[in-house]
Amino acid sequence: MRWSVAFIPTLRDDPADAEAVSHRLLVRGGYIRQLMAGVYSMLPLGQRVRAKVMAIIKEEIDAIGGQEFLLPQLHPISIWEQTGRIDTMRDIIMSFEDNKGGTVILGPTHEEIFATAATELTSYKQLPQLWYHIQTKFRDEARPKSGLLRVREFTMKDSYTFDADFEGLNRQFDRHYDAYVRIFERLGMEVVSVEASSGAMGGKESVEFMVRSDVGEDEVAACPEGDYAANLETATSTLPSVADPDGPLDVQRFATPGVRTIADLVSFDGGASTDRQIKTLVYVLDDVPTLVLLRGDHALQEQKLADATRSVDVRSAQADEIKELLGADAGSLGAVGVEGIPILADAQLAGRAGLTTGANENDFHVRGVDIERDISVTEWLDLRTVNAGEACPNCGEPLDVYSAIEVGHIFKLGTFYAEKLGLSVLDENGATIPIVMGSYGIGVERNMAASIEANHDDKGIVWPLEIAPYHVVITVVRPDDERSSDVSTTMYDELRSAGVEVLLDDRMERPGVKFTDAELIGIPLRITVGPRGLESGVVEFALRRSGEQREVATEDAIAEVHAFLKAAR
RNA sequence: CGGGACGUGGCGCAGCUUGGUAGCGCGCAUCGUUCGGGACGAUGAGGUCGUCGGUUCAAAUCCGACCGUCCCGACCA
Repeated sequence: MRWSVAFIPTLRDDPADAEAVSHRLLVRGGYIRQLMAGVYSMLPLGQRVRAKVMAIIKEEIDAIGGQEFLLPQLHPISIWEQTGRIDTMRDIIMSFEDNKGGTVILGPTHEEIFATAATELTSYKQLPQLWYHIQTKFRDEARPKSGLLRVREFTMKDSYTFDADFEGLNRQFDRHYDAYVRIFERLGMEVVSVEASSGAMGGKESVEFMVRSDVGEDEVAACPEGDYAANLETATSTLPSVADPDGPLDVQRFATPGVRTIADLVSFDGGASTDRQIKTLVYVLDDVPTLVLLRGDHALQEQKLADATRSVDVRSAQADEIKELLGADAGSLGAVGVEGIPILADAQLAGRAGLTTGANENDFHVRGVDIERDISVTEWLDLRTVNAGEACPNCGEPLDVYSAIEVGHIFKLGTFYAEKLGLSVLDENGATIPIVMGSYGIGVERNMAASIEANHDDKGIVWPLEIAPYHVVITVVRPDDERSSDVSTTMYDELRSAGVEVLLDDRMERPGVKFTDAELIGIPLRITVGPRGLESGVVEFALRRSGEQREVATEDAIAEVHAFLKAAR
């Protein structure tokens, strides 16, 4: 493409309020433009990159036996009612009424629809299957942010596997895992795979692929030795045990005027250290008020609470609800003697005694609590949030906690959809067996952005060769110089006919403008053609990633480009 | 959904407190001089100041409602 006729509107100013580097660079480089909150137009450069990302994904999924489909974006609400996910995903589902008065959903994901297609499977002989498509998804996120990293309309490659048993599922899952690792490597990213919460997917086990980044919205707890990595939503650690008891062995009620927080009680005369207190939280789980107990210095992980109780709607109780339930305000709450309300306790409290907690009367606490003797715990669960520095559950090294971008997520769904939608085949004995499903997603545009987060410098984007919108840019220093024009045009034609994706910057701009634009948009190789070099029979190669610059004899330039491309692959 | 901010040529912003001719930088067009790391000069195009309503002789400016966008939090494959 000649730059002088291409539509590549680079900008000198950052978009207002853009936090993520990838967002700034994609906008300034003329890759994308925002249309509305969380909705972006792909400009020609952006679409070239997007197409290449999709091609890589397609190659790798085809390589493990995938068959490409294209399922609709418009779904009847009835299928979503059958699986119940119209409720569990209500907040993000976009829907509208069609002209006949029916409710139509803009698909946020396609488990239901692929499962519907899979109802045509009738025999174990047709299994296993690996089906996928690359399709637009709509999710009405309450707060889109960071450019392409969190949007409301995006493209996803989602694949689905159908097997006769869990062994088959495990094989397909492992193949996807390997394919995903290859995909992210080709996109120029270092990923860690972590165990994750399956959230609203209705699955049993899932693995997320994470790229470390300050603009990521997820948090990962990872062992520096590589022995463990998990989303903070599910992460665990090994904690030293606390020696008990330290206080009185019998329950004693005592006045604590003005004490409202864990910290207040630490400094209160006759109080207790944070690890000898019970923190009592009141949550409403799908409309059921529930007490949640944690060690005083531990924080609740709400996702663990939701997962463990299979709750959809998890919220902390309002002040008036708490008062009505326990007769006291937050700060004086406790579970001693409480009956008739589910009490969920974090496992770190098991076996503890000599503890202090609220007395369910403002300005009073109780000490000497033996949790198993004095509190009717309904269920012991892992509910706490892991902190950086705690010991790796596998090797004991201190864990790192850092933020990361979720670039892929793979799920073992099991038979959830088979049961809801009637997916089954006959086995070799003629018996009806449910189909075991897996699902595997990669967000295309998010991966474009994440790749930039991992591949940029202060001048702009540094694309990996495979997804760069063009491999080479020929910068013509003086397009009005006849020899420069001849040499650059000839080189451009030869490279194009050799299949090299090349951009010819023949704009009548000053050289500095063209150099900075080439660096901003991140083309891997720039060839500078100018009168000064041509005088001595050379052009100049400038490598975007290394910054290396060298002179190449004009007649060797084509061969040198091929050598560069070969080496960079 | 709770809290906060913003909305003025293509982009980034000032003007609003104290109502009276809409301004700056970048970009854009033409001409000239320049031009191997974001040039300079001259001339010029381009804006119903988010929308609707109110107050007023007069509203970008004051008041109200609505819409939109962003930020913090909640939520979220």
